[in-house]
Amino acid sequence: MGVTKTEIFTEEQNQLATLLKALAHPARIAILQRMMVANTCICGDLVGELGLAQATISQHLKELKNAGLIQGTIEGVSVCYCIHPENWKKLEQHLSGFLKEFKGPVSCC
Amino acid sequence: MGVTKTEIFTEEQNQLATLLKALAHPARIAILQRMMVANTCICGDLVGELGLAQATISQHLKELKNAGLIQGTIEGVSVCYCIHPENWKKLEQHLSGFLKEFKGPVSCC
DNA sequence: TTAATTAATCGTAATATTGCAATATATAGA
DNA sequence: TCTATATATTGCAATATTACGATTAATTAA
Repeated sequence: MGVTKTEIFTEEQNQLATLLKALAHPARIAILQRMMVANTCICGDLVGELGLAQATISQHLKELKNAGLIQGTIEGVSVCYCIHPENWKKLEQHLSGFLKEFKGPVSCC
Repeated sequence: MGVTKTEIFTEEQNQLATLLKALAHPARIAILQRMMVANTCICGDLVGELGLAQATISQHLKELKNAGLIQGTIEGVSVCYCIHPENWKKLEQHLSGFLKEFKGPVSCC
């Protein structure tokens, strides 16, 4: 199949899974780190700095954008990308909310 | 292709991506939430509570176990699963370290 | 207008993931 | 031992993901 049965899960579970999936690739992590560390917009320097083809990076950027994690602005002939601040904050909250549900080790295992 | 070029990324980026991939499915999120909320071991009640076949759930449990996120103990005829406390803590640190690299909105976008 | 530059999209090949039925394995109890 | 119960594994079909070359679209500069 290869198709996830989203209908049997809550909206929240599906949303979190979608966000995590967008993050779950080393290239996309590398792209996001670069944007965060640079603390400025990244305009095209990604190609050549990561060892991936232009089409591949464009595809990863699209996925990050679809997930709402980054935003892009056309800057002349190139495009500037940076973290989407509000959504990044939401991601942090959503994720930490999920991780914090764990209340410490249990007795039985 | 469908194969990730792990060799061009850092060990850290690959590790984080692997962990996130293990989390990035609504069924696995649901399983983990159940374990966290129950705050006790889950022994087989998962099948039937989620709307997935036994084989499918077993597969998801295996993935979570491979990622080190849960641990299982044989309890007679059934198996008890719970969150792996140390690794869960590591995940929290790893993830929050990553998310905190973002230093707030930039001027250019 | 034309040429150069940059990024997006298309098409495709290779591989991975999801889900399940069927089967195998392992343990407890009769 | 035999049976029932619980979980793991196998094999398979459908779909998704990753990567890239080729092409297209959009903008700037000449």
